[in-house]
Amino acid sequence: MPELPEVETIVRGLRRHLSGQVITGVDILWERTVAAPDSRQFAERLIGQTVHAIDRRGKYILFRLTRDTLIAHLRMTGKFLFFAHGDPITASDHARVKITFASGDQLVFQDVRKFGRLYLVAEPAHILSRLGPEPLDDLDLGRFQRLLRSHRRQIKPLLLDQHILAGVGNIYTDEILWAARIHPLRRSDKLSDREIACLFKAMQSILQQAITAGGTTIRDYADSEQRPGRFLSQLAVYGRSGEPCPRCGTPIQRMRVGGRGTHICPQCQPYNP
DNA sequence: CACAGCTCCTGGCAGC
DNA sequence: TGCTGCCAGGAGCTGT
Repeated sequence: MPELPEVETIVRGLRRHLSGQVITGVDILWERTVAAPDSRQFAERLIGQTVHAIDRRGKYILFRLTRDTLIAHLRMTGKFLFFAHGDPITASDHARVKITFASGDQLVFQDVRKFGRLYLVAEPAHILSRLGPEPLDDLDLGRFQRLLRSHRRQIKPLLLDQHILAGVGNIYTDEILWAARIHPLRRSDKLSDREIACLFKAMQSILQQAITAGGTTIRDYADSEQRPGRFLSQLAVYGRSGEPCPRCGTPIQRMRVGGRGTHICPQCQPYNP
């Protein structure tokens, strides 16, 4: 499940390969992957446009083209696979959209579970304006504190809410809360100044470390060159229920918070509302 | 406003 | 071995 560090890693790879390339062909293999406009217009409008830049906003990938912006959300299993001209095309039968460039290079959007979406828009703000701030770029401690205290919600679902904060998903939320020793059900407006400072520091350092490691590969995440992330071994709690807490040795517990699988150390993250 | 539950999807796995 | 059926989850949506 690509989150901010994985998407950032993917964007950096795509940037190296696609900057300056001209789109000459678009092949849509699964219609619903294209969210907007309709698939015929999507393909027609893309052809002839040049990739000028590639950016990230939250978990969205933004391809800045000549006239439009191609926006991609990978959701659970979406991947961009890059094939240089002449490379054997190893994409599986889960390819949903193929984009061909004048160079002969090819970009394949592959997505087993078909949740991923592509949008071609003239004005990206329609999609992006609903996103909260970037945790690594737009926030300081003061703003983060105001953000948490302006809602009365369980801290984990709040951190996962992309309208509040853009880019943090289920894996890193569990890691961040463990690092800050905060129980996922704690109310956001009842955290102390010290706890919020700790949470802020944990969030920035974990996201940054994960980017440095090229993200986390749980099942099948890989970057555009099909390399897995190296952060898995640094996960303290996610996917480790029953294993000892790296800090105190207490077995990691799995629970459900806001409908999501959640991993905590019951010793380090006590729940006292 | 907060939040539970539903939807979309498929591969992987537990259970028999 | 081979089947069934449940589960994972990001985000938008509805209902309470």
